[in-house]
Amino acid sequence: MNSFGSMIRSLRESKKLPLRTVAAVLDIDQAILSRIERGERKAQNEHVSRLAQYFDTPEKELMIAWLSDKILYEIEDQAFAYEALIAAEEQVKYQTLKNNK
Amino acid sequence: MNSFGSMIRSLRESKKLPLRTVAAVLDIDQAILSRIERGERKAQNEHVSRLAQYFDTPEKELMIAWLSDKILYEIEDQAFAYEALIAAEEQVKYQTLKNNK
DNA sequence: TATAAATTTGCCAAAATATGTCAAAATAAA
DNA sequence: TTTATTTTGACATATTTTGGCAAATTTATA
Repeated sequence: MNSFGSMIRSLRESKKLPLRTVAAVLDIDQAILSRIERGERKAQNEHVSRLAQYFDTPEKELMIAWLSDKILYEIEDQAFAYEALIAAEEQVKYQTLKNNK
Repeated sequence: MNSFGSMIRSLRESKKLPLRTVAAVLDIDQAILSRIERGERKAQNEHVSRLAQYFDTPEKELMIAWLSDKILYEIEDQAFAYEALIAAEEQVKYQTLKNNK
């Protein structure tokens, strides 16, 4: 249920790389990368772009997955999660409009 | 830009109550309530329902505003905030379907 | 204006989270 | 079954959150 973790895990596995190698790229312990891939830990913002670079994959996709996981983590088990998302969406839409003026 | 804070501030002001009184209801310092109303602090989950009760206003509305603020706080300044919201929305939709089976 | 009431702010302490390390256990691959 | 890889648990450390308090500021009222 965490899209970012699965994404980077399959990227890693498709290149047959051990955790150790990718963890070194991110400069973190492999134990942490293991947990990130399985959704037990959240990656840091900088990790996302570094991984996109390293795996030569569009940063936008990874970033959206990572952000979306963060959002879901905040609202999980909440009765009005969906309504809150819609409300937040409206705000962002409005903000975007305002900024482009 | 924080809907929850403005909502409870106008609820309080419409009853002409000082921070002190409402803060006592929540069992927190009035300084904290002041910051919550101005969006400098996040209220706790239990505060939302207690305020709904106290002001005799629909909990759902307050809860959505509170949750939505939380979400926006997480994704503010992010380039793909909107896309992430859409992605999260899909997840929630899917989850809801699954749970109702 | 002077006083009182209400609100905001800065600073500190405690609690809660997040983040990282290390080594052993478990699992998978050779 | 040996070796490599991954997962897990137990801790330590750093960071963030949360709240209390008192002083400063603002607002309302006599």
